[in-house]
Amino acid sequence: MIFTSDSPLDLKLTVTSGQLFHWTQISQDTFSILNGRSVIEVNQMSKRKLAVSVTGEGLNRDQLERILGLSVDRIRAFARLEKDRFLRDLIPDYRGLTVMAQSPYECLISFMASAVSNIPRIMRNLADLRREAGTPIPATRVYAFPTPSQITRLGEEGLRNVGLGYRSKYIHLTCSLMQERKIDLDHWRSLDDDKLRHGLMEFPGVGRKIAECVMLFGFSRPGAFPVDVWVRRALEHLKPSLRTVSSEELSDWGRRRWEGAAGLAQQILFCSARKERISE
DNA sequence: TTGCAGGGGCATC
DNA sequence: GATGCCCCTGCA
Repeated sequence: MIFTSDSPLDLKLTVTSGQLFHWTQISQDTFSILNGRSVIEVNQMSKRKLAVSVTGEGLNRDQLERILGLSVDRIRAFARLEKDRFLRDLIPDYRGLTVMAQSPYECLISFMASAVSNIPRIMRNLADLRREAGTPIPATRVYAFPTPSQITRLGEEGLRNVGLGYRSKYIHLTCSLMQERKIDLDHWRSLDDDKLRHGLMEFPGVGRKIAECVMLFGFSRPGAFPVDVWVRRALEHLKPSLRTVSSEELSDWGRRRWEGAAGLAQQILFCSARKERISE
């Protein structure tokens, strides 16, 4: 299936930007992305053109557009950010960035695994977790992300053996809770942002930062603004007076400033801070 | 070799 | 609201 975007799209930049953990690079311009029980192989054909094939569970065109982040008005979002004095100089390098969509549950557990870690380690831990506890997806060599009951069965010790460290307790507790109360995060899609954030933060091990990540990458809430050390550094670099502001207040600040483009702004700030390796 | 920071959250004060 | 701890890795 061929997808043509109305604005430039940089597949590699987007996939490697830290928003996704369940992927492998097949070749220079081709990535294999796990999403639920589907394995999506995406090839960048040209600046605005992607070739996509799906194995495992099938996905229709609309679903793929949503997953790949092509169904949002990126032209409008970038137009807004271009006018911002903090972001305008960064935009040219990141015009190809988009925010993809993941399963809310898988996104929640994945970002719980990311706390005080680093991307290579997170990806290794999660790949090991899938292999240890997940179900193989037929006709692929990929294991699906384990369900809450599969993780509960693996147990806290099993999670520790995967290398998840102190995060194991939280992930185990959260999965037990979801099982006990038969929680299906897909049913939370109708909640407004404040109720959704509040609900997510009820899970043990989920604070503001992870809740905002799940809102942005799992629930496609464009106004979510996760603040981690990199985003903080980027913001402090742009506006030194923000140095004394707490991370939660920065999250509110980003949302107020960029509204429906806050999530995209966060991705741009995150990527630029990491690229420049801003250290303080 | 050691020290430290890496996409946090929580209990305790 | 500040501080220490949680657990493990990669890197200087």
